[in-house]
Amino acid sequence: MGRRRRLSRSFYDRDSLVVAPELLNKVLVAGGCAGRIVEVEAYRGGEDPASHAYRGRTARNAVMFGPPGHLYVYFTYGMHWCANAVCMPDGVAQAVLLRALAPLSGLEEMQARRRAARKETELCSGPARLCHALGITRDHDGADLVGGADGVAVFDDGTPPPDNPATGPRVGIRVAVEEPWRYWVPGDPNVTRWSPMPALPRRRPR
DNA sequence: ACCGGGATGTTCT
DNA sequence: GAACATCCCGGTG
Repeated sequence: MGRRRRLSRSFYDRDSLVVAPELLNKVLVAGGCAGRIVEVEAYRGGEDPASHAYRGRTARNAVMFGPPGHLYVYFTYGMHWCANAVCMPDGVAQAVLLRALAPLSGLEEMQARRRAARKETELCSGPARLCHALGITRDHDGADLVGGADGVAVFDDGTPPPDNPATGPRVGIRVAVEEPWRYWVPGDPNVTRWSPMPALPRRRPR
């Protein structure tokens, strides 16, 4: 593969349905580690009932409404962080959720953070897993992926996106399940395979 | 291997 | 108070 080149601001300044498949095989760098993006999902703001931005701007989703090429990081299920690349111009809230990476470098550090992972393919196979492996937290919400000054960036290392990316429904949502806005690299062993359980009612604290 | 249930806390209704 | 763009673990086969 060639030298690593940062993606330009204009790369992100397009519809998330266009950006999502093009992010496949790009390289995410954070926390002293790097991984090749092999699974993503597009979220389309006001037109998309599954998007955090569907009901308008809040403190949590503010970064989604900002300029393209920044990282939107949110906290979910009481313990997990997930990261998105923000798309479209300032004021339009679209983003691409990063769902799985093929680990490239810093594997020892990933394993140290992800003690539960028993195989290399478990290090970054899931949106919360990859954030944990690369040390991405709320501190990275709003980080500039183009400038890279915040220690997070996406690079093109010369590997093109797949000619025929696999597509299918997005994972873990209850609305707009019919939209095939999940994209992945066919056959990659790091792509998520499980289906999450629906959220269960929480028991009363004793 | 597959499956089911529990964990955890922020956000928004 | 309900929902949540999830993951881990222990049970069973």
